[in-house]
Amino acid sequence: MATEEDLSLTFAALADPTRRAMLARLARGPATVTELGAPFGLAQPTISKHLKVLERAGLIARTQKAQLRPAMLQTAPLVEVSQWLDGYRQFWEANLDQLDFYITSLQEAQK
Amino acid sequence: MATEEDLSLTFAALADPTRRAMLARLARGPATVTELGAPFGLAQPTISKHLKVLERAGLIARTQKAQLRPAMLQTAPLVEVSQWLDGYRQFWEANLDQLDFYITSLQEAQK
DNA sequence: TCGGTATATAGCTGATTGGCTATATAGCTG
DNA sequence: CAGCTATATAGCCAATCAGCTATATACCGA
Repeated sequence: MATEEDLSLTFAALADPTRRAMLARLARGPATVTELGAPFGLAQPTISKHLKVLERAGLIARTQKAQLRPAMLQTAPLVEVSQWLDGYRQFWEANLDQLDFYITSLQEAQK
Repeated sequence: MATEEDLSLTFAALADPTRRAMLARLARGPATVTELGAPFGLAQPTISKHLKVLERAGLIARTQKAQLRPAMLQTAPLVEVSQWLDGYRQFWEANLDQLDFYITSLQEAQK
């Protein structure tokens, strides 16, 4: 089960577009730091910092291969997010949005 | 469709445990600022600030009823998150985790 | 062993964040 | 209208963040 702290770390890691783009890249397979950084005009230490955030959230794992330290996607935290979302899914899947409720009740009241 | 900016705002809003607890409360129905703040030992302006973050992310909508300004859950950003997650779901639903891939390939290599 | 390549760490900066107190605004209610 | 209640705004602070440059570390290959 995800602790609140886990979820906070995961959501915070996902809040940055650069990091989400990195995850998207990793969805196509493992990649090195240099490969991951290439699409962005960012300095190498900045990339390493982003990777550390992703790693701390458990969203990536790293291996060692000579001086390369490829990263690969880890889905456990995404599963936690998905499970967290499940608690709210009912609100949109049945169009039972709070706003819908509100508007409907207003319309009812007018009759 | 969710812009990157939308997703960033949403994930950032969800990264705070106080705000997630507020959403959980709102899942049970609309609530006023005072009601939302009650469970936490936080000052009232702090609660208002959290609500503003949630509102900016589109996760809540507010109405006016005398001096009360109740908030209610808005699920649109959660739907965006869910759709974003869909892009990764294949990686865990079929146990096709990158780590699984890696371990399996190591084991294969040892034979 | 030396030079090059890949990555990490240290340390700086400006912006943002989550908390606070003090104060303003707005709407009831007596 | 006076005072109470609910909420918002302003402004402060310490911590965190995303970026940078400079430098260290680690490994390979000639």
